Amino acid sequence: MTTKAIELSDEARGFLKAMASETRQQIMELFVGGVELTVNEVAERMSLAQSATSTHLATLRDGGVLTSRREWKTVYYRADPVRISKALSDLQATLNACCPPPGQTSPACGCD
Amino acid sequence: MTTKAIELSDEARGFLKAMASETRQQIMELFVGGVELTVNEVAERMSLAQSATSTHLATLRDGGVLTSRREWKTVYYRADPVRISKALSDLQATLNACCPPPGQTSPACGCD
DNA sequence: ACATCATATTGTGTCTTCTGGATATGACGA
DNA sequence: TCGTCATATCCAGAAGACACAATATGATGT
Repeated sequence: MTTKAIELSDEARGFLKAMASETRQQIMELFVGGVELTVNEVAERMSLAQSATSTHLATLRDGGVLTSRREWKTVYYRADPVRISKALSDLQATLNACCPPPGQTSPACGCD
Repeated sequence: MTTKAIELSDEARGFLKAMASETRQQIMELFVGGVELTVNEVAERMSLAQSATSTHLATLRDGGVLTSRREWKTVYYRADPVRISKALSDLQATLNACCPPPGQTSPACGCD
């Protein structure tokens, strides 16, 4: 292929946008270990209103960082390892094409 | 040690914040291949005002994505592979601790 | 000292995002 | 059907980000 992965993939863009907020970064820390949490649990631990929490979780889901599972009334959110890995490797691939770390030569661009 | 790298490093945080803007993502694409660019060059190619460009480049530098080199009057910006790699691997380490991809078992958390 | 060039900073208006209160949806239990 | 529970959506106001014009800084050349 002649074209390089110069532009960020949609996954990477969504990931960056979702993770850009400090509040959402803190929210993500609650999901460490694959824990499942409900909206209300996150709201309580973050001292956030239920509406704000719901919005943030939706943003993180849209950004590919969280998945949601509905069980009767309650919705359980948890981290989405597969899509996170995808976004991260896309990011890494693009940025490596942009500026390979020293010692690593990227044939895709004329960095050297 | 029992506690893990749960919180995002400052490098990772700065990186996310800097790269969250669509405009700055596009700016980064100009630096593909390790190219050095001045503020005015970036402003011209992005059709942005000089002041806005200067601010964006400063944000990217503060976020650890760009470095600047001053030569007489002009300042040359270029990608900073070392710090980018650092931020990315921090990100990856933290998120893997949070939610290891399937097939990869993280002893640090009880995800399974 | 003065004019010039490249960049940084300041000020202002605009637009988006964040947040909480109120309301709507959807599903259960009595 | 009515009341509740959990979540989502709508609607303000407050806070922050982004853009440009104008000005400041800092170094060079005459």
